[in-house]
Amino acid sequence: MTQKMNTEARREQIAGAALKLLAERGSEGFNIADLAQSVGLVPSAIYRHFEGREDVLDAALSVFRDKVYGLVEAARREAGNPLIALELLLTRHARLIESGGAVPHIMASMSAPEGHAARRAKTERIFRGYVARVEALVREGQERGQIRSDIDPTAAALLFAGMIQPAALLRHAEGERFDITAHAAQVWDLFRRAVARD
Amino acid sequence: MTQKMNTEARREQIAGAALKLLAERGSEGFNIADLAQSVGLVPSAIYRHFEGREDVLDAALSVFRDKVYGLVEAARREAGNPLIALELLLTRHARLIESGGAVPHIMASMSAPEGHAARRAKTERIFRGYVARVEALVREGQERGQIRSDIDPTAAALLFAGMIQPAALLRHAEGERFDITAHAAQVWDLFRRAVARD
DNA sequence: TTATGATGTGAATATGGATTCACATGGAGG
DNA sequence: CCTCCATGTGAATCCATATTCACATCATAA
Repeated sequence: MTQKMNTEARREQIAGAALKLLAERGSEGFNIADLAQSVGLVPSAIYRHFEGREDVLDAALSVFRDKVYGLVEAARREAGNPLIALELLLTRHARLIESGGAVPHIMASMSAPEGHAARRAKTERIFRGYVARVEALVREGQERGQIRSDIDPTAAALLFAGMIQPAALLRHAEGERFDITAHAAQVWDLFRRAVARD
Repeated sequence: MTQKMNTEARREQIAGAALKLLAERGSEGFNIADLAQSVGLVPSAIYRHFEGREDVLDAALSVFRDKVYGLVEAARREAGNPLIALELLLTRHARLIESGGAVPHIMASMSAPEGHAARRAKTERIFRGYVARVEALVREGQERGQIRSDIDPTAAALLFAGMIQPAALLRHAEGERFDITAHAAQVWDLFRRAVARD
């Protein structure tokens, strides 16, 4: 029998594994059997730790949220100023996608109008939170005079949020041939030119 | 009994209805029963015109492709120059989203790594085709001197493609409160500043 | 007008996946 | 060292959908 673990540790392990599967296959392709297998359990065992499928997805979303918000905060902390923070953030998103983290896929897949209303609502909340954080960076950039002040921070934040999304799609389609990191650098130039003061 | 139709007309009708459902609910929520109902048929009747679910989705994708490509071509045709064409295209995307056309959702939902490989491949092909068309507009803009020539057309096209996507998400989350058209105008300003020659 | 094949129907059937349940077992506290 | 409960297991069961099938009916063309 698989080693027993206390439920808290198991929950985390399972939620993490679920997020990984979600990134690989989207919510449609996500199923309990594969999830169980990926943590070395039998399907029914999942129900010792979660109410059901939706509960698992909810937990995975929480992990996702912490990861993404953490990315923003780390970028802000490590960069000397908001503009650099944004650039750093973009780079890291790119790297994440490259390594299979598939952030955009998760957002898209989970927020699609299909699933449980609660799940969708949570995804949207997460997205709004993300945008709000980027927006805060933009505002700070404006206060410091790095970013033009006639720009609507929300618009800029949404533009930023959209920068890697299509690239992730292409990356998926073209595989290794498409260099996301290089692409990120190029769109960053564009973004910078759009928002930077002079 | 529901009025009989020859299969070609029925196929088109069904494919169109399928696309609409897809836009509303994503591929996960899409099912034959609802599709049949939406065209006033009984589920089994669908199989008179399609091999099965995947075949329906494939047909819906074709409709989608024609619609989207048509949008690009119409914009190019109606606008005097490539830059205006891009602006027009953006505006129309916004309007489409506003009226429930949910382009980004369809792309995301259909291309998610979940489904049938063939379906995914087709979605990606469609996306690449779209990007290629936008890219062509960018190149033309460069030739005419409207767009800076040191810009990578692919990067610009992908940036463009990503401009409305996040907005669609927000729109979904915040409902009517979020004005996509206004947002489109603002990101357009940003995009223009990023790519336009001086 | 009628015969015929294409379309539509409702009732099975098939299938995949989630969920439940009775039972097994290991590990932490006594 | 024992006990007992949380955790793990495998075999049902349930359920939602896709799909099939035998039968009904309409459209049309000779």
